[in-house]
Amino acid sequence: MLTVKYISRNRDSVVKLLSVRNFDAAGIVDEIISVDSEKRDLQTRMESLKASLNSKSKEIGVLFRQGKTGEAQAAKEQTGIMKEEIKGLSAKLNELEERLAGLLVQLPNIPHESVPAGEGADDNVKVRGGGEVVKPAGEGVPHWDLARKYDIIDFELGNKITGSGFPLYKGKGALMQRAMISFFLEEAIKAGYTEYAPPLMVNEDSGFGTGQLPDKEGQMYHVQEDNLFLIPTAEVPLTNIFRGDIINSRDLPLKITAYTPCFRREAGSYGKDVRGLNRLHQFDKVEIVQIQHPDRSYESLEEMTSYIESLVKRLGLPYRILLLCGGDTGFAAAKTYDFEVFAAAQEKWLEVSSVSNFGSFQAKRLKLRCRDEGEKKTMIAHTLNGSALALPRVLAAILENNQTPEGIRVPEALVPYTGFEIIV
RNA sequence: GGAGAGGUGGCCGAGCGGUCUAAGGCGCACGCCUGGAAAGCGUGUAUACCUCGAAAGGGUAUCGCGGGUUCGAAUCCCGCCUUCUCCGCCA
Repeated sequence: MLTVKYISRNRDSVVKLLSVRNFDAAGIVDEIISVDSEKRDLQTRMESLKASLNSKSKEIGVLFRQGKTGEAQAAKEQTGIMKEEIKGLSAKLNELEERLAGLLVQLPNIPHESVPAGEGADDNVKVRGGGEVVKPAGEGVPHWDLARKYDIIDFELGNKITGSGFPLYKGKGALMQRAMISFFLEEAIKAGYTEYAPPLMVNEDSGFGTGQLPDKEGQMYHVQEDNLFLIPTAEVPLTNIFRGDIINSRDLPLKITAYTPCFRREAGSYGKDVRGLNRLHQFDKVEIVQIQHPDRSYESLEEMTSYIESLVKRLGLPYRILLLCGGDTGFAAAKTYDFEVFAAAQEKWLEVSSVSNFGSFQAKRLKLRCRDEGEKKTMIAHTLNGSALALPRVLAAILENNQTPEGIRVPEALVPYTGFEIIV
């Protein structure tokens, strides 16, 4: 969420920068500015009225204590009119505040100046890549067939138990999951992240804090009876740990990580894209989160990107890093890099990580602030997060790229965690 | 799920209709004292918003959250959340 102050002071540049997203903000921005000025005008009037009511009340108290009940009664009469007027102003003020809040949540984050304009995936910019994109030995079997052949994932049974998009991992398939989780967590800890095991359901406040609510509740499973949401990513509980906090700048950045299952309703999924592990309703992911000083968040974004790159490299997967264009950058993000690995049999790039700097957008909603040593004023902190990594597509790429006539070769980095080198 | 007791500043803790502008203590910061430190003494120590301003200042709100009563609410009433104790259920 952008602050009204920022919008008012930078009206033209806000509109211009949001156009990088193909978002026409002019109407909303102007309405925000006018509603805000009306609101402040009203607030000033109401507060001065309240001030005189408060002092009048104090006088009445003094009169009563002095036993001058007559005078006190007379003074009480005067307060009636003031109270009515305050009531009216306050109702109007509430209405304006709600309108303002409703307008503010409609504005997406302002993209960083380095974000290219563009409408969709085609306009994303490749930053760099690595690894050899080669056709695997043999016929290049897609991972869903390999999963069946080696009996490590059962999609039909998952379907039977729950529904499509809920695979059942079995034997070495389940172990591969566990190995990846351990590997990713251990690496994150080595990189200075503190591990958490957060709740998998969150309340409305948390959903609002990170930007899933309002409007995007469609992507989350909702437990109606308790009004809780299954997390679509660990980003939600992890970032909300710090909701409402004021952090001493010397303690920044806060670096935290967690493994969690993630649940996504993914309303608009169809076709080949959802075959096998490509897109699921439930999947496992290790997430990294940073809370950073506003002056240093873009350094953190690069640092996180390099860290994620190191993971992909160690898995030996061909990868590319994309800088998302304005149109493809998520609502709450200011700048996002996507990581894709190449799945040799499908001959497709699969997104395995997305790392974003949200700037002050989430922190504003979270009331997450920091304060420099010796300063009185607080600043809105910056939040960042990234997948490190999402498991299913990594597994898909490993299966497809590492297939050999003898079996599936396990990446060396994972062997200490799996205890086997090949899936036969 | 049932019964009872609580939720007050960074922390502990008093207050239970009007000098609450929230006592007192701890912690923290600065100053005095000291060769240096401790102790002692003094001063200060929340957040958001509004207004005017270079700053200082002034105003409003916040005692778990949301409503209500009242000229006036930390204090009274209603709803919710949450913590603890006991009971029930349970991996």
